[in-house]
Amino acid sequence: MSVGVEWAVHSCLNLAWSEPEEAKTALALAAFYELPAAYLNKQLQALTRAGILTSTSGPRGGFRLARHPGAITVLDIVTAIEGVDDAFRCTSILRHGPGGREDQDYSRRCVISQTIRKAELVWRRELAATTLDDLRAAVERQSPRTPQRTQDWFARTRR
Amino acid sequence: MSVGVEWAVHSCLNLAWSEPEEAKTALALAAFYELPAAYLNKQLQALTRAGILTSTSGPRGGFRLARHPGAITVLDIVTAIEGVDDAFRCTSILRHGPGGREDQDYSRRCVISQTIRKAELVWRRELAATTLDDLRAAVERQSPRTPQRTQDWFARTRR
DNA sequence: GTCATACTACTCGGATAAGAACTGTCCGAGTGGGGTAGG
DNA sequence: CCTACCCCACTCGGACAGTTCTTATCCGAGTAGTATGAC
Repeated sequence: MSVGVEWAVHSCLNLAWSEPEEAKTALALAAFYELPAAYLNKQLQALTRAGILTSTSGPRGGFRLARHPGAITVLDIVTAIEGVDDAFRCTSILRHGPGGREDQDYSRRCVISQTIRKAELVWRRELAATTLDDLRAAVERQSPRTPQRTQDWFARTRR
Repeated sequence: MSVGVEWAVHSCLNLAWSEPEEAKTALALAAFYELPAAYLNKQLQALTRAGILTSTSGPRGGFRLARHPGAITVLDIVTAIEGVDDAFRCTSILRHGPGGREDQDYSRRCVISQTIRKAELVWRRELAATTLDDLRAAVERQSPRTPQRTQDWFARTRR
């Protein structure tokens, strides 16, 4: 899995702690964790294409959450960066085995494919069960001062 | 995930259907699904290093299951090919954020890391719940003639 | 006929390349705001 | 003083390299079986 996933979730969380109408630039979001700005920008673009963020160009532009933090799951972010394809690719090798038929869809029928795809399903379900709001609440339980500190940092940095 | 995982599980299943003391060569296992033999050999080497298979060189050599099919899980095979590392790498970017401490282990403390690693845990647990014996039983329920057909094919091919 | 020996074919194992994906960088298109000049 | 226009700095977006991982291939080390010859 790309490191971009980690960056993306952290950045989305930072966006969740700011005023919804105030956009944050890729440069500011990258500086927060000392990340390469141009590359983080690439990840934010992917999030924008996926409809998780909205972007505006020009002065006072940047990225904002496209919807309420409670409506954005960790799975949304992961699939935005990694793509929607399963990690396991069933190439239907049973087709080329003895007694295999070319016209059969072995990715559905193959027991091995079923097993691994079921595992990916529970993985997906687990990630879909956590929203940005859940993450925010969990962080605030652990470090209550994080929201304020984050807002202060961005306020200081913008000038 | 590598395609090698798919090849490895299918090949292990074929080994489970043969006499335990009879070794199968990488060439034969590859020919069964028309796979590139040298590359499949590489995957079988990984399974051998992981202690899932045993290998013997020379004439009448090849690969055999190192233990009973009921004692080999799908997770064993996946980690043998893919490595034991998690797919998600927490690089502890919180360390470089404001208020971050260099000496803290954020991969344990970070809520985001916890969430994604928990998802990987259930994925792992799911794969660990299925053994080669389970797969064999499931296939035989679906296509009862598969074991016989597989054995016949290898018997015909060896000469 | 039996045994020891050398040879040969076979198989794994790791070293070696080609290709793809991830990681990282750079510059151009478009935008909004502010400055400036005219009324 | 107010307004309209123009210029400029700012930001995203996609095009462009460097590096690592996946995919694929090849040849050498070691082994077991077999043929051969001596006893």
